[in-house]
Amino acid sequence: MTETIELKRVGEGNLRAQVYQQIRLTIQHGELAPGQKLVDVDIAAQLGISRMPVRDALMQLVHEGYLVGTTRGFTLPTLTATDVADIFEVRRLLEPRAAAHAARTLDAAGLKTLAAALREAEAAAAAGDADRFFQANSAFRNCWLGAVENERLSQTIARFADHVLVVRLRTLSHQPTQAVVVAGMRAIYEAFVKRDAVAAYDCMTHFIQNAEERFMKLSPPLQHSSGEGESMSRRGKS
Amino acid sequence: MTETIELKRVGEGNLRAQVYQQIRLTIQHGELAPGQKLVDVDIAAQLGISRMPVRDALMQLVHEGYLVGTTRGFTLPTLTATDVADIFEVRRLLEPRAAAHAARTLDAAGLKTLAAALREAEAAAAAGDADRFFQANSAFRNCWLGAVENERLSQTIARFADHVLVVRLRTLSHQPTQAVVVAGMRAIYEAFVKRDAVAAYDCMTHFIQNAEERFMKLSPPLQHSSGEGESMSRRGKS
DNA sequence: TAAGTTTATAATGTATACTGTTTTGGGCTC
DNA sequence: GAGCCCAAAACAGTATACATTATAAACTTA
Repeated sequence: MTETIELKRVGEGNLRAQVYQQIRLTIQHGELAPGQKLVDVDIAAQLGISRMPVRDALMQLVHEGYLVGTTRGFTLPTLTATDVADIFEVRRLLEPRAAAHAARTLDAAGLKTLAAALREAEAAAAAGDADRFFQANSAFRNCWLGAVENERLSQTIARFADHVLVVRLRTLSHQPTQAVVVAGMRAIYEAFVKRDAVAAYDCMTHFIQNAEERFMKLSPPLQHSSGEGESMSRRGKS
Repeated sequence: MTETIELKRVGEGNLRAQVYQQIRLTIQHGELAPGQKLVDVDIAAQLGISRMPVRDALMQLVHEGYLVGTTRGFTLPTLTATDVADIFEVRRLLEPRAAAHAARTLDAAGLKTLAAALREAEAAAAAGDADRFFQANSAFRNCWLGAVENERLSQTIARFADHVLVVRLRTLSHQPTQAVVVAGMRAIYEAFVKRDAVAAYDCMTHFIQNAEERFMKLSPPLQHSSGEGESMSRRGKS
């Protein structure tokens, strides 16, 4: 029951920042099981520090939507179909524009990184390695997002993309979906190479639409949460 | 120098939530001077509680972009022209769509509230009362945003709108600007009354564009922060 | 007098202890 | 055996004490 996730400190800034970074990376890598609970005192003991920095980090992750806090530890939020639809609506509005920006600002090094991530994704798809495909996908996105100069835009996108990441691990295991995703990535990449902002905008629009459709098709277990859903409810708040 | 802002506890949830709510409202009402610093221990003493809930609330506000934390207290962020432009780019992408949704979902009570806020804004503009105009403007926005069912969308908008609120207080003091804003509000309101989603979308697009133009025109003191701006930098982070 | 360096201080960062509340599990009763 | 009630544990919330750090002030020196 006590599946201890491995956390080690990374030397950057104060303890809270280090712990925050570590836990977020753990979540982003899909290394945190959906039902698993994080308890501040346990993590603190594991890292050899006090509760407070851990607690601060966990609360920050809750505020950013990465976790939900219950009276018995912190866990991943369980997204309803409505939640996923809401997230994708925001992504549909933001990501095409951001991609258009990236088409202008990506430098040679960035394009090279993107090419590598694309090849990695294709190789993973061919090998049927869902986890590798998942990582390549994240690397691809993080790279072009890093080239977007409007940091508020890129950070908002990154956050919402991360929120569906947990569910996406399931979707990306599906073979036909992988093919569609790879095709989308390649189209976006080529638009970037040509520095064609309009094409990047359109390709990204398509990409997001496809991703959402795949989600909705492959996720029947999620109920639709009509009205007062309890999926994202914080502790005692409205 | 020690301008003690008045804070009183409001009975809702735990101490952190109460303090958070209070400070955020203080900021949203423009009652916090730009240079003024908030110190957790001072606020704690004023409220008769310990530092920790106050500290948690302040840190949450930092994470949400309402404040910046230095080693000598928390203050309002000083936005550069680039910051404002970035915020408005996100708002341009999100708000028209949100307004279109509101046109569908606003009920009679909501429309009544909007009408009241609109009248209040017109009266304040006629009286030349900048502060009253500012409040009416916020009430108007909060009302229609509350009707948007996609809470992630509405909350993201609310947060970014709040970030420019501090600067907006200056802009809204300008008489010609008030006239333009009132006209925009009226157009949006009428689109809402007609339940015309397309019109609401277009009016909101216009409204945001106007707001941004006014900002850029009336804010020469803000430098453009080319490259490594220090305006939004957190403490020791990248 | 101005610039550089040291010291003092004011604030956050971290640790530990205590309190309150919810959940879970066990035992009692019907 | 099933349901209710009570008790104990497990956790977050809060309080207080101590450590650390960056800024500002003071002091020295060219």
